[in-house]
Amino acid sequence: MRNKNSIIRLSRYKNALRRLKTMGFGRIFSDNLADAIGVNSCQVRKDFSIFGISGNKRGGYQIDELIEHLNNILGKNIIQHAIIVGAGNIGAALAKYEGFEKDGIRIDAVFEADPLKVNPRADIPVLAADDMIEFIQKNDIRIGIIAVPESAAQQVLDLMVLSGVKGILNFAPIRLRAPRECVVNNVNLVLELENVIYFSNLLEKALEKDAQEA
Amino acid sequence: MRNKNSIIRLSRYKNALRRLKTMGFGRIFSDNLADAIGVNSCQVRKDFSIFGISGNKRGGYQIDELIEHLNNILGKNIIQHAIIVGAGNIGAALAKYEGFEKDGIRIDAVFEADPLKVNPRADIPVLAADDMIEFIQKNDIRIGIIAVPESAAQQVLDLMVLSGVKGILNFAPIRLRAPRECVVNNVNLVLELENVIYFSNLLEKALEKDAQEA
DNA sequence: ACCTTCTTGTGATTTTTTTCACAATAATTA
DNA sequence: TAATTATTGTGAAAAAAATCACAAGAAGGT
Ligand SMILES: NC(=O)c1ccc[n+]([C@@H]2O[C@H](COP(=O)([O-])OP(=O)(O)OC[C@H]3O[C@@H](n4cnc5c(N)ncnc54)[C@H](O)[C@@H]3O)[C@@H](O)[C@H]2O)c1
Ligand SMILES: NC(=O)c1ccc[n+]([C@@H]2O[C@H](COP(=O)([O-])OP(=O)(O)OC[C@H]3O[C@@H](n4cnc5c(N)ncnc54)[C@H](O)[C@@H]3O)[C@@H](O)[C@H]2O)c1
Repeated sequence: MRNKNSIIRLSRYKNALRRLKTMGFGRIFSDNLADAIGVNSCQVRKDFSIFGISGNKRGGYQIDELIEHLNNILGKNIIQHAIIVGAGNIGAALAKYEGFEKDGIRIDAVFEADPLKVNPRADIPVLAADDMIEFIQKNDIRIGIIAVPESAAQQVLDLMVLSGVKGILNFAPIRLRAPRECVVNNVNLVLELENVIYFSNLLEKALEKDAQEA
Repeated sequence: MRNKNSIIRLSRYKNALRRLKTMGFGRIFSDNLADAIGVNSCQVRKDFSIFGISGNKRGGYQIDELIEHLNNILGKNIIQHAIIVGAGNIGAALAKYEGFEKDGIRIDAVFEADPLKVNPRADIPVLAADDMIEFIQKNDIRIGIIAVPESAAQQVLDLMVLSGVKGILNFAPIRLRAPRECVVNNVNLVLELENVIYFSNLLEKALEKDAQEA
């Protein structure tokens, strides 16, 4: 698919714009915005161009309009409902995170296999894993977050898909198989750290070499 | 930089290989490995080619050799030491995660500004934020994980860099400025979810259209 | 020993993404 | 009102990434 990377940048722009807005800006130019998320200004303009967002020549972009427009594109003009499966370390941390709600994503419930962890009275209710299918169907949930051990992840995905979930964010460090009609995005924190390790080593070597040559 | 994406795939290969090994495989072909991480087989061979990894024509790759080789490239032949800053929801979840240790990454300590959360006796000690600089320097820590609120993140980064940290994984949803000699990798979970939302909406629309046309 | 089959390794090609570069035009100044 | 300046919007160019395609070589069969 074309322009896959643009989408993630649109979210970044939106983020930065909100911050810029609270800082008192009302309008913004492509180069400020570029700077805020660490790309160059024609990237910003190109991204906007692709999605039909336009500004004013010499006047930049109206922040409010821009955020509105971005939310529309990203499907965030309405609140998105999601569930988490697995009330362990990461699942519980995500459930407590207020950043999702701020961004129009509501976590409606957490599902957990261990009866000791079930707690329907919690702020975000922790329900029995067996009730997941029904809950998804009744509440028309489209988005699921997988925070169970590797060994249970595929099974959870299958149940989610069966119940009608269309998009999944998976924290288990394993590739899950999903049918074509369900999007899966993987977050693998070990991988992210390994990446940091590799590039910091590489950089260090490069800088040492530079120093020798100078 | 060239071949940036290859690196993250190398980590994925390593992951998959470990799994394949526990499943009893001793050798592996490029297409199995490709399948395991969801790319196509020439991508695997190309990645290996770039980093000088070679196998046997018609014999595939020896898994043990391959893992060893990948660890060398990724700088994972020795244990990597890291710290976490911020013992909140996400920081605490990361500290408890055993996946890092399994992958040769040791979390030596967590640093926290709130005295009530400090606990030097914990499995992974939670120390006072003020002791961070000294700890990093004494223990020659190169890798840091930022799990503090947005408002404190830049300051924490600056202190880390000052103390000698060369690579940072940042969970705060904000772009941090770092000097050239320090690598920063951002994990933004809201962004990841928004991406899922966007693409699942897109896919649904596309499928509806297909259905109408058919 | 020779043929067949399978799989690697990589140059060539294609596709995707990013960056350049500049015409178009709106705001500002003189 | 005309000249100047700043900024957008986008085709063209460059760079990066993924895929193709096939020669070369090993393993196994006959
Ligand atoms: N904790 C982290 O920081 C971290 C980091 C990266 C990746 N991960 C990954 O996230 C996943 C969860 O990690 P964790 O540390 O939270 O583990 P955890 O063991 O603390 O939590 C997993 C939870 O899932 C529950 N569970 C198991 N099977 C279930 C099922 N079928 N339905 C519902 N609930 C079920 C368990 O009872 C448990 O409460 C793992 O795959 C792990 O590799 C975790
Ligand atoms: N919890 C999540 O699931 C989640 C998800 C995505 C992103 N994040 C991001 O991760 C960061 C932490 O989130 P959280 O939910 O864990 O928040 P939290 O408030 O639970 O934890 C933050 C911790 O950092 C500590 N702290 C503050 N300033 C500090 C400093 N200068 N030095 C050391 N410690 C300091 C606080 O005392 C607190 O314990 C935030 O930036 C958040 O946006 C969290």
